[in-house]
Amino acid sequence: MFALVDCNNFYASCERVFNPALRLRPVVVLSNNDGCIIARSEEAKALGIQMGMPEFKCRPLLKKHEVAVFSTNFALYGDMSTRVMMTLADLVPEIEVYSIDEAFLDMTSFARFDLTEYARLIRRRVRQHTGIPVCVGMAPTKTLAKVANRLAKKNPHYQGVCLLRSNAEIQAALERTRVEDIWGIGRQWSKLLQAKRIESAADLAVAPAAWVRKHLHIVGARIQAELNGKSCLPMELVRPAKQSICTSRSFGRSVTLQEELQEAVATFAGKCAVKLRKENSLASLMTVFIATSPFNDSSERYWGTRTASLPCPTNDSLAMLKAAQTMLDALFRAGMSYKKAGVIVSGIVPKGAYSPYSTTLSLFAEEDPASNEQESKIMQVMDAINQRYGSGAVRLAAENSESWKPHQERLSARYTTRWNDIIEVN
DNA sequence: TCTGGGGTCCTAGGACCC
DNA sequence: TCTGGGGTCCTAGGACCC
Repeated sequence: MFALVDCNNFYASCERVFNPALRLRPVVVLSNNDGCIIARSEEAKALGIQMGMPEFKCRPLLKKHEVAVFSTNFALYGDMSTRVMMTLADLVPEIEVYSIDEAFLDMTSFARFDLTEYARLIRRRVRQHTGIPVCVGMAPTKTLAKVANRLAKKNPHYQGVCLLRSNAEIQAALERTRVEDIWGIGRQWSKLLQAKRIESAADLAVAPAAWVRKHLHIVGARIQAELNGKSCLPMELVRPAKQSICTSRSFGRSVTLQEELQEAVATFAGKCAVKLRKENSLASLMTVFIATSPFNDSSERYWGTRTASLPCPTNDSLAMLKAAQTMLDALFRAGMSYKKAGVIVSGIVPKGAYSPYSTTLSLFAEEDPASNEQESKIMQVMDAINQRYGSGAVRLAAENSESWKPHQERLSARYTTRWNDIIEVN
């Protein structure tokens, strides 16, 4: 038996926890650069504000209804997420943190309890410890637990907890779920299914298995099996190491100068290096991309990307920055108005697995592997200082965000991670 | 004028190995 | 005249997730 705990309107709820006056107002949270709506309170949804809508397009509506609008405050949401997950882990030891606002719990060993009662306790406890409202869906497979959670969210009479156990309960739930609302069925597959008159989850459950396997591949076949109560997706208690790490941003204004782009790309490479070190991993490949606005006329559009292998697997900021600069030089085209850039690292190996003596060395690497030792110590010191005094306390000189800094005009305080932010509020 | 960021998995085809 | 079987790795493209 799986439970899926999902926070309600997570980002909007985080803003409300520290600003109780917002409980009476619709709340929305914007994407980076204050671009699109990415979270809405129930009241905001009721006003017809769509997910992913550009903010400038619904500005009149936001104003008319005095909607509270926030820039994305990832420091706050990330920390609140950790608190929610810690509370859950105290109540159910087998937990898979699935996303920033969701976790699967293995309820198998709770079979002798009243599951619905226990789920209510989970809700109360999370609310009490963090202020975040959650819903709980429970069923014999992860996909069905997702279905159950959705029902708990949509129908107030469940009071936030929906358990699907008997065949009759499961069948009724499947009939009330459209294919596009099933976990793993996106836009394209919905279209395909609807063309085949497969409209509800109940329809998909009984669709010809060979057809599903052929058109929706192994992924779709698993979804179908899960809808039929056959569990194919086990709990993943340990998060696997990341296979790729990406840092990218849209710019607050158009950037035309190569030097400004260099500062942006250096900053992203530096951030990728920090993320790699946090994972205790090394990257062997790096991709750099720069892009104009996709909304430009095609004559003014450019999407440049380049991938190169690093001289040897590394998480050293200096080495990564150097590689990124070289790639940017090859990509840069003068006369374009750039709106976005990013750095992606891949070919990731755990740090312990790599040693210059056990791995093939680059024929062309300029440095002797022994010199990496010292650089690695510099990075350790940098990370320690930034940990203690806040990220950005020390950085490489090439990292600079003055020219391209994204808009963040409605940022709330980092209530749970920065003393200074709280002092300013009071 | 203004339009997000960060991931995963699967498939198919080509190049290569013994 | 007859010309196999079993693999891996890489890439691009397409789908999906939050």
